[in-house]
Amino acid sequence: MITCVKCKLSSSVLKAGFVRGRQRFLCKTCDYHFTEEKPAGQLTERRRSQTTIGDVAKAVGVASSTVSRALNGHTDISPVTRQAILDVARQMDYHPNLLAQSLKSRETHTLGVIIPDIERPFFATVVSGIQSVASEAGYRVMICQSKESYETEVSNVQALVASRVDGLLICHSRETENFDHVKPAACRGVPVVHFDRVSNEVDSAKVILDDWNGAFNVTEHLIQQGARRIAILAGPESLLISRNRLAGYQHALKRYNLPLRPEYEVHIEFRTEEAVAALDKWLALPEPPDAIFAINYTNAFDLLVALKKRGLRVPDDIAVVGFGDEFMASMIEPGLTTVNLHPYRIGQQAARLFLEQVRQKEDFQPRTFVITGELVIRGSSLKGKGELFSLSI
Amino acid sequence: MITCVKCKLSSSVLKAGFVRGRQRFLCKTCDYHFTEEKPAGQLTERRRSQTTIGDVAKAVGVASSTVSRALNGHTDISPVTRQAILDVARQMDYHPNLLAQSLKSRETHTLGVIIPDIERPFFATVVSGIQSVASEAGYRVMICQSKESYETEVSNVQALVASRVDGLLICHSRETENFDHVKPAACRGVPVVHFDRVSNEVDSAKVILDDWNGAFNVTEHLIQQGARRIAILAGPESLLISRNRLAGYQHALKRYNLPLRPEYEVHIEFRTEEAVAALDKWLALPEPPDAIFAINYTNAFDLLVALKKRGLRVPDDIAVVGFGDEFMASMIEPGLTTVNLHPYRIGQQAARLFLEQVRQKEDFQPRTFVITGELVIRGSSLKGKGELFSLSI
DNA sequence: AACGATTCCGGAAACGTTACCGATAGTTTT
DNA sequence: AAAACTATCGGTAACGTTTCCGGAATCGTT
Repeated sequence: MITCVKCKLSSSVLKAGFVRGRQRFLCKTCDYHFTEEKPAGQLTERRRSQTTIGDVAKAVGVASSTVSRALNGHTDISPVTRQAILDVARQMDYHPNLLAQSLKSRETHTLGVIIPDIERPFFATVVSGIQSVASEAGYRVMICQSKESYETEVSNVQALVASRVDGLLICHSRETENFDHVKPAACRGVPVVHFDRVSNEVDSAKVILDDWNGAFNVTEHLIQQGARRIAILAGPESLLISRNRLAGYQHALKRYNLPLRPEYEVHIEFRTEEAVAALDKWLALPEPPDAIFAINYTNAFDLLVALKKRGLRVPDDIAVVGFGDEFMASMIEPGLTTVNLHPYRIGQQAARLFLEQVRQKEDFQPRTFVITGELVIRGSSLKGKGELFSLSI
Repeated sequence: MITCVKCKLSSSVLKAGFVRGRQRFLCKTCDYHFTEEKPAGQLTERRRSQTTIGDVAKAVGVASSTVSRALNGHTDISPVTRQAILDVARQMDYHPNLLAQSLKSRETHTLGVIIPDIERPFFATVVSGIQSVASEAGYRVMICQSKESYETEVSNVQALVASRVDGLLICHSRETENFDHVKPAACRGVPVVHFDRVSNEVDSAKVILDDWNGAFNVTEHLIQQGARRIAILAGPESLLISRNRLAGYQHALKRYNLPLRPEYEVHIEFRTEEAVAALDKWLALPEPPDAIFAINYTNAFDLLVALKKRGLRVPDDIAVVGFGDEFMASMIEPGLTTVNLHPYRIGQQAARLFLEQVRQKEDFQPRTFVITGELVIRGSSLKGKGELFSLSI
């Protein structure tokens, strides 16, 4: 027999349909609807929850707002109460719920980082640099990989923004040509810092590396080692870094009155076969190069291997220089002369620019930070024998 | 003249002290306290907030619970209302607040990963594997580096647990000997998956690699190439992987009736100088080795460089094999024979074990997954000339 | 008609925290 | 001793969701 939960009468109770699998009733006298008790097969499934600020408050016998004040070092609290709360909190193993705090404060203390590929040493080191600065400042880091896909990059940005990261540090994918997804409107106010592959379409803080100067320096070094016929293994012409490095190379040649030979400039997509093919083309020339500048470190290794197979000596027959990746360059013999791009510093600087932006808020003026690479000379370019080349200007 | 905010009288208003820099008043007739208006120098600082579910509800003219139902594909809603809400939501650029959702649902859809160092190719690839599976399942990944420090590792665990990650994937630091911080009590119910460097103290899911078999295979390969005097450059005896790889090496020798020579077993801390010193010690022996197994890929490269400098040919004079790091091993000439540890698979498997644990909840039985390395034969061990060695058992 | 079923929607209570503001009791000033 | 002040503390409303559950309208069935 069903009784109304209000008037306790059972006489005027009518059935009133089903809702979510349970019988509903209507008491005519009370004009009140209600449903039958829950099946409650298993006993109430205790909420296996953490101790909250309320639990501590109850234990101490104060209001939760007081506990909050005690925990956050607020002023409006007496030393004795504070200490009592702190003791109980520790004893109850209380830990604040960062989610609730973030919901309230609108800050997650989390940084989103988007890179093409974490497996590339350059980016791994950048991430490491970012993390060193970020964790110092109390920020956690969430990492996404675009895998050089524009679509993935966009969805990464959206996911990070949806997670309410406090900032977005991004290096665009190779595919990316549209930058709407990192504009303020799309990011809903989340500060964005670009590094390495940047976009001038967006008015954001940027950290870039000085490709032009790096390429100039490494080319100049080859010239000073006695090289006169310097070839360059450049990347896709669409890539900004490729254009800049080529320009630096060309400028060095001009500076030292060496001719720019079109047959010495080859653009590839960084594939090994392409690098080897370019080398063979060069070797077949009436005047083969006596030095090669590979703007990508992988291709530099490709060249070293191919040269060895063809019985040519490095650097005596042909010197080789690369760009980036310190570790691997130092591990082989002869060591590969490269430009250290300081990826760790790039990461650190990007994170610092973010922190600056957070602290200055609207006053922040986006600025671009240039990291200059450092020429690291190793065996692959040290001709040694070479007559010293004197500046002829 | 101050008037009471309730009775509008100014006669019975008394001053009543200062609070947080503002004058307080007390109306005697109302017995009501109040403070003077806020300085309000700047106009109310509009809360630069996102559109919420409430905003959409207001715009459509329904309750926020209805909007929630529409957005989440709930049943209790009419198609027309749902569509109207969806349209307005899109138009108002509504995005759900994941923080609020997480607070409610107690799920963050975030995975915490702790590794010693992201710059090491092995770990970078593991992370990549983790991410591939995680993002497929809708999880974001938060990465921390312990930098081989126990303290940092502990604080990383605490930070991730405090962020309410749904799971913790960890590879312990080299220093770690106490594992209390990854026990269920310390992690407050967050599922933990170990990979690579695991602890048997904790009853958790694990992914380990079969060091023993890998070492056995690579040693067997050397024997089959005709090597008879095989030295091993092992790591610290305290390290589990070092002991396992040594055991696999020893077993292979025994299996093929080769003597275990103590002078051929050297333990180092993976430093380059140590590797070179070990090599020189071996070369000075009356019977120097004809093959060396370096259990760490870095040391394998050290050996290659040192051998080259000493005018010895690889593999003809001495064969060299390493362990791990596919990329670099394949880049050099001769290529380095190694065991591919499949770090990507390790990461994938760790993430899968986590997902399994989440889905099965209490029913989950922790289990250990063993990833077997794959022998990748390259030039550094292919003696070629060697008479074929026939199994003599 | 009277009862029952179905459908759809609103209100309110969580989730855990912090900020605001009013309310006391006790202390000092006039 | 009234008036003014200080030091503490409690209550409540947010933050943005989701989940209950009751209310009301509509439709079908005896």
